[in-house]
Amino acid sequence: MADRISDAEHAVMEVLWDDAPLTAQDVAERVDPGRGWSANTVKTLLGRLLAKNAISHEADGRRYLYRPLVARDDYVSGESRRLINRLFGGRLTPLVAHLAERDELTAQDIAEIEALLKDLKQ
Amino acid sequence: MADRISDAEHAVMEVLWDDAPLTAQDVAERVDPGRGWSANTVKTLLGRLLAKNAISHEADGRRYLYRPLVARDDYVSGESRRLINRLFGGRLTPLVAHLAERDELTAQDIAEIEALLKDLKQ
DNA sequence: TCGCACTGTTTACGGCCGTAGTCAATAGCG
DNA sequence: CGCTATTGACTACGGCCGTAAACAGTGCGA
Repeated sequence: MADRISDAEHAVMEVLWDDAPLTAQDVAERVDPGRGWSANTVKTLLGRLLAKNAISHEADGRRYLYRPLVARDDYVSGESRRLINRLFGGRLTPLVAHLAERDELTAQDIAEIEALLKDLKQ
Repeated sequence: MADRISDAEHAVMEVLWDDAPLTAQDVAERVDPGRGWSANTVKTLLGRLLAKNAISHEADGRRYLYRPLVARDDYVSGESRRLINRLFGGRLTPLVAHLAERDELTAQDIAEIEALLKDLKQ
């Protein structure tokens, strides 16, 4: 079922995860302006997301209201897993180690994650 | 310059990161058998990677020897950054928190990362 | 020396993606 | 009641991707 969501489609999903249901026009207005999309482009993407069963729509007079079917958390988990499996043998530690080695972690990041993990252990 | 490396191309890169330089035949033999690729497919992918400047080749008599131009670490960093930026506001902590919330971290993961972070702080 | 086997190059082709124009229906305005 | 503005559906099109067959050059064995 749930086909893969493309990059452009993901931008539309973010809008609907933030607030739903919305009309196509609402989505077009709220989608990242950096993309510079025409309203038609957004409508096409909504159509493709419908076909992929990533969103649903219900009639509201002459227009439709769109809402997400896949939860953001599920999408995020899927994408994260995919990356971690593909590049780090499925384990999180090597990812953290990699970023650390490349100095991509700030002292604040480290402190935050430590606190988080401590919490996890109770 | 460095164009985006596709998924299938990445499988070829992994072979060359593991050992280089290699002939096209070597690559075809070592690439993940799960893909079930014909030798021709591998040759096409090598050609595309050349066009993208992700690998180089040097003549070796009748054939070429291929070797990576982009370092695995650079590729891995780029992909990781892309995901973290796209889904977690550019910060690693929310990614860890997300996986933790979804019970995707084992006790071992947690211990490993804690040890890693402790080390980082001296 | 001749043909074959091997290697790289070119071409193919359906599918998804990004981007958007065109078409058809229709509801509300004048 | 007829026209226009809105809205969704259909069509388009070039590009990348996955997958691979067809083709062409050439060194080696017979």
